[in-house]
Amino acid sequence: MAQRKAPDVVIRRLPLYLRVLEVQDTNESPIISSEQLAKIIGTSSGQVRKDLSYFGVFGKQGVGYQTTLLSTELRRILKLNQEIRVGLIGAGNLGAALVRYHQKNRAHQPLEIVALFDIDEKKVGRKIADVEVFHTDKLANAIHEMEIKMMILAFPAENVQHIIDICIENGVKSFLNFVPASVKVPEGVKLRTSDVTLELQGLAYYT
Amino acid sequence: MAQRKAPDVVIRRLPLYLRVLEVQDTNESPIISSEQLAKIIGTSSGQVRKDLSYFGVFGKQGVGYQTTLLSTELRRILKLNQEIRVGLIGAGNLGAALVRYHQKNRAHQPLEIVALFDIDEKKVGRKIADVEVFHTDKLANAIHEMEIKMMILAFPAENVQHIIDICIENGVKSFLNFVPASVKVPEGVKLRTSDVTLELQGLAYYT
DNA sequence: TTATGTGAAGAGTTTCACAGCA
DNA sequence: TGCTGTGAAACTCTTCACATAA
Repeated sequence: MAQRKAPDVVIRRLPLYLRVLEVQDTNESPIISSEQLAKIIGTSSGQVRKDLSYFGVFGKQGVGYQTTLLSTELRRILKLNQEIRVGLIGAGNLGAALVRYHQKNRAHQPLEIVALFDIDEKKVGRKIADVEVFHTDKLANAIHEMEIKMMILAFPAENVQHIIDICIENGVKSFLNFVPASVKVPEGVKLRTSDVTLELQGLAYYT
Repeated sequence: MAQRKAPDVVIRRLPLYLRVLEVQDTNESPIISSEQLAKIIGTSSGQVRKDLSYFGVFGKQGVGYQTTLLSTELRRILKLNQEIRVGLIGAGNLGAALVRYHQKNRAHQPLEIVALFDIDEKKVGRKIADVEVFHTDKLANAIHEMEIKMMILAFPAENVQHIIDICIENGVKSFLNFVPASVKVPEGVKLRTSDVTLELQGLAYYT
């Protein structure tokens, strides 16, 4: 099945596999089986193998997967073998927490947050966790110049669609959206929304 | 199809519908059609109707849905018509940002964050956005006494499973997890994970 | 003998299209 | 006439089970 177009659900699980592999001590366990991997993340060995089969053949029958080799392959598939320049709009509570968290975490390499944006003049020019805050007016230019390909949205829910449109016009290809509003992106652009309010309300059902 | 068990994907969309309804001015648009609702959130009218049909009959044929009535029904279905007591473990950057965000947002009613927990003695006794910080040692007791049914996890990735187990033993029914680690919950308990690292890595694929 | 890779079956979800009611 | 409610069809995703290779 190698090289058929992988569905989004599969793409979402790859980082999970990657994390398991990179936490493994490669000296102690240079080889891992789909069964071991599955157990750690709480899925089935069949699913692990099926997921990987979308991208090629990485294991040895009767043996398993070489951990370092598989993690290298996963990084290549996910395009995490090259620097990806990320911007973040909204230098408030959440925005600041996200940058700090990001900078602390080695697992985020090679995703690099290169600029923050805010409409508050008082914040412009400051640095948070070594990343400079620019005025949102400069968004279009900055995206171009810094070659920002991914944008994190963490500002209050006004004007979201307009801001997103500017980003897309200037070459942003994917968004991680924390803004609680319904927004649209065209074909070829990916948007994932993480809305705490909606998640909590959904969880209430199971209370 | 009314009263058949609704799948989780459907439950997840209900808060989305609810938000649209509650943003509507009920004087200007006392009635809304599945088509209008669908357009706003970017789905199909068929899906809206199908989703609602799991829970009963709420519309009038040839007319549409009465907005106030439908939002009341959705709140009832989601159990958002009664106070739900929520705890939050981890009073760091992210935890603090989450509480502040939560308190600011009227849409969060009747979900009430009643306690924060942290292992840092220096934080214990303080208040963040009017919510007191307790020591994590007191977790079991506090859950019992305050009748906490939902827990937000926002602490560094150590001991997560152990903490979750304590919560479950004491009656917590659902978790919103921001901890980047693989964890398991038994049947009957709901866990949703929001892992920024995994989301960003997954988005890289579309860059 | 062991664990992968993968068609085929099964389960779950979305879309379709139309009967039926206001 | 207009829009809901809903079976049935279409599609997507997961599980199964086995041929195959180390």
